[in-house]
Amino acid sequence: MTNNQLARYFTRLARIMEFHGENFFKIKAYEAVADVLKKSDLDFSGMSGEELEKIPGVGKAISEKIIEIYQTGNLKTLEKYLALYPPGIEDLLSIKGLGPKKVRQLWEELGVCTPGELIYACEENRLTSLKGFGEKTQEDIKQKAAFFTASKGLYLFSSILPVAGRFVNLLSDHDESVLVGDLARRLPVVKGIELLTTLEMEEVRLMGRLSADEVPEFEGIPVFISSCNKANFDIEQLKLTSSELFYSSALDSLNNGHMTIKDILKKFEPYRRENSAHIHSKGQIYSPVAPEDIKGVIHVHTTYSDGSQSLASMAQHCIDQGYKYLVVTDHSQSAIYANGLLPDRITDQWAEVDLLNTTMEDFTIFKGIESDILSDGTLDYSQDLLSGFECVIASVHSGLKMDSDKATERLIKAIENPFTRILGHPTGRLLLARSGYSPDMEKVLDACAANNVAIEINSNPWRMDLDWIWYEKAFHKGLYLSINPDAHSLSGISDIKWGVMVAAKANINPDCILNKMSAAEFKNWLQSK
DNA sequence: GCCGTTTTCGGCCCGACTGTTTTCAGTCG
Repeated sequence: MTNNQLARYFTRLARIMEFHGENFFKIKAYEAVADVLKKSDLDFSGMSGEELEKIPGVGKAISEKIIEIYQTGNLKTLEKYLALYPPGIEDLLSIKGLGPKKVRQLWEELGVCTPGELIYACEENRLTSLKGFGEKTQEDIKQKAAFFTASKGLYLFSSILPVAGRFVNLLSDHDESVLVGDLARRLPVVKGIELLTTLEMEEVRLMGRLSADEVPEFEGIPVFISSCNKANFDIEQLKLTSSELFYSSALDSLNNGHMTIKDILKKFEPYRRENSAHIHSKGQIYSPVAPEDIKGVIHVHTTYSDGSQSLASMAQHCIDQGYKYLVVTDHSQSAIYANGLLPDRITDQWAEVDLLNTTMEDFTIFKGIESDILSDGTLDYSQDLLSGFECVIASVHSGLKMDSDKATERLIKAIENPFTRILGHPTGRLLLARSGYSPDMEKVLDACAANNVAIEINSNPWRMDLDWIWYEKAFHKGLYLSINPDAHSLSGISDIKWGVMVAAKANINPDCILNKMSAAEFKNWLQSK
């Protein structure tokens, strides 16, 4: 069980207890501990109650619950609360924009128990009859409920890839089995494990230890199996791992005799089977950026704001991992929920950075900040204070309900701020949770190019913001792309690998990856503006 | 439910935003 999975019990417990109307601070305690568990790098399995109680936010009651979860895979308190309400209530509560009060109203006054019923009730215009609900609220809820329904049964790429690896290992003696579909293409959200095989369905079931459901499962993840004979294996593989565009271009090339199918499969890895242009053009095909190319860790949070680790231990971990520099970017003052830095605490952090920099050999910490982009596009500190940072990442965190024009204007204003060096997670999306907003990316990238601002490839699996499709455009506009972990813990730093994997989808020169630079080169770049 | 202590109780983050109101409730980050 991962710490995230462990934390989820407490998040769910907090949510259903809030709906039940339990004591506010009890709920806060569960929410707080979920946050601690998620960000922790410790392995809690097998810890004694005494050891667990040393963790901040964990007392006697919660330590017992953690042990219960590990021992039984269950949490009785959670089951008790869930049993009081229709099963769909939990789904309703996890729809963004719907809190406990509204869900209770919908349930008690309209009898709505599931997201599907909710969408229907919106279409019937029934929400507007409730006190406190208007047309805008109804439309907003309808959209978010639809997003929730569409996301249900989908998984993050990062959570499925390790499972798929274990599954394929079980079939490893049979090289006529291969992963296909969205997972093979490294799309950030996938429907499960997709397999192409020359084996019989029953053989796969047996060897892969699959459940006997209609859609079989491996470790709880749905497995979609396509079978074919050996003669068709290559062409089927190409078809099931390519975008429509790539596949039709590949067929053209095959028909023209320009390439054989073996050539195509060899030359284009599944994650590169996206753009038709590459097959046709005589232009350069770049080798993908590799994990070991990344020299610096940019965009990291510490205990100064909402990270779980001190600046010193984050730096030490980067050193241990072979990185050469770190750009610490805690939250800015508006992010009160995340303990954002007030001016006096910035001074404290700078002093610590200076001190640490004198003690570490061949490693540099740069003074950065993740400054909120406020609704009007200004950054979160005075220009005077901003000028003291070596690297300002500007990101949006709130006010994401904006039309495209306003969002574009807001981002461009932030990009034009003379102290902005990197634009962080531009859409603000959280995969499977909220869609974020839709600025005109073409214009945003142009503004970055005009202002010597790099663009972030946010590698947090929940964000993966921007979509890979924009990397190539950014590259051709001459931008630097920065593969950033947005880490809040030691293990969060390893999220860089997801960014690297997705960046490889685009045909870009790895030299445009900002943190491929050495510390000295990076420092020069910072000072180039 | 946790934590710190003026140590076994009392306090616990709060401002912005939105859409609904006509002064505020709900939700979010």
